[in-house]
Amino acid sequence: MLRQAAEFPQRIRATRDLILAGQRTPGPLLVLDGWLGRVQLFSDGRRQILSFLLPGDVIQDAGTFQPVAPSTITALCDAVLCSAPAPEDEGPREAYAASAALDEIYLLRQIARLGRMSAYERIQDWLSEMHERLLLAGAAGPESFPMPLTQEMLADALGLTSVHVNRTLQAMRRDGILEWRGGTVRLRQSAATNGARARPMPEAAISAFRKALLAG
Amino acid sequence: MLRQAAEFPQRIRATRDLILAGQRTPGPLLVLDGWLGRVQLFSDGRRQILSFLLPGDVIQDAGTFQPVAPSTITALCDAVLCSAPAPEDEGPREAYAASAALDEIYLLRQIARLGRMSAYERIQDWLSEMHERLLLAGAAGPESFPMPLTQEMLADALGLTSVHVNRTLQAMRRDGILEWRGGTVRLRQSAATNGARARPMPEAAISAFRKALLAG
DNA sequence: CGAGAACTTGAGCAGCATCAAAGAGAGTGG
DNA sequence: CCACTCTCTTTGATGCTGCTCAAGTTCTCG
Repeated sequence: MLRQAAEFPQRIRATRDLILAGQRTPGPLLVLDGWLGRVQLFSDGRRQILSFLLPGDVIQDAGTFQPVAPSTITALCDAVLCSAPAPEDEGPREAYAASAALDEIYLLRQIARLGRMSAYERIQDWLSEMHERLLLAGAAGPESFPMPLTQEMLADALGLTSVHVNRTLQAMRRDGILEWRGGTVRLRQSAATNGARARPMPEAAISAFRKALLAG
Repeated sequence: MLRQAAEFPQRIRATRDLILAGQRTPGPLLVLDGWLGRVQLFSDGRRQILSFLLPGDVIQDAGTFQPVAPSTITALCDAVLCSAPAPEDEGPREAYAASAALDEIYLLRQIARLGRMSAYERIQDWLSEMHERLLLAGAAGPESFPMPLTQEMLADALGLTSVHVNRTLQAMRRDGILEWRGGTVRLRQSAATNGARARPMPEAAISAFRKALLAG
């Protein structure tokens, strides 16, 4: 089914909105390539990226009930999507539930990150998460992964300014735990580094689904 | 069905954990009284309250799929729960989906709050949200609402220190927009105050469900 | 080669944290 | 009814983290 759906890819250019908050939601979509973000705009210009949608992620909006989209979804770089099979069918239903469960975990992690981590920790933790997720989707190597975002987007996701993100990245490079050149990131886990988190991750149970979904 | 389930209330005392992250989830629960919080603890003692569970809220964990709880749930004050009807039944299914949709909206709002609002704005916005939610649940008056939390809990939810929460609350009192005495809050919406947010709220479509759920 | 976007750098400041200690309630037991 | 204790709130002094403003510098791409 997935292979069939992928026959009709839909392209979207960077900075374009895919879905506007408050609009009726379209059917479920699958991200084939590129990164999108759920975004909240403030009337004074502030912007918060709420979560990321990476290749392999499904856009479904909460249990397929959602009458309207709870947030705007923007393409953070050029991206390719296709429509995903209807959740009514028996097979995919479990997959959708698993995907929703994962999404929730990432939202909770984002809250803990913004609420209780320093800038340095936020960037580290966020890069780790992106790497994990891309690995699950088969879109990253074990040592490095693609990073199509600008430092300003990173700032909008992590509740910082781009200036401070820049300085913090430099500190990480100086500490020898980060390389970021030409859209590719290599992050070393400085062992002592991440003692702060005690993360609940039912990933083992769930990753199987993601892989199946992506096999197509 | 709800009335029947409520025949067997389960009490839990403040500071006790109801569910531990990583544990198997029990069946869905309904909060009858008291406030609970989904909590993330850091190994160095930092704590982040990820979200709140108020009277009328359902604890179901993401589309009823979740194999294990994604976060610890703690009673923030003495609380009363009962088990909720199984989501397999045809009637409640839609109600569960609506509840999950609402939960997601509150998580997204919490992210925007932590990422891009000042301490003053966070407290204002959070108090507004609690008032709205309690109104939906019929657990608040139009002008004021009960607030059983300490300033330190508020700090843990909003990514601040209790000292700074205290000072900010005093500023709000000085500005005449807040009264908080004896566990009751009265918040004046200083019109100019909330221009910053452009919130997506499919509440109209959803509140009906909450009311129905609570009628019992 | 020019122009825009992205990244860097510096100086100065503000918001919020930290540390420490002093009130103010609220419940308990004598 | 009054210590007593515990938790919660309040206050002060001080300093770090991250923001603001402003100006380069490098990169990308047509």
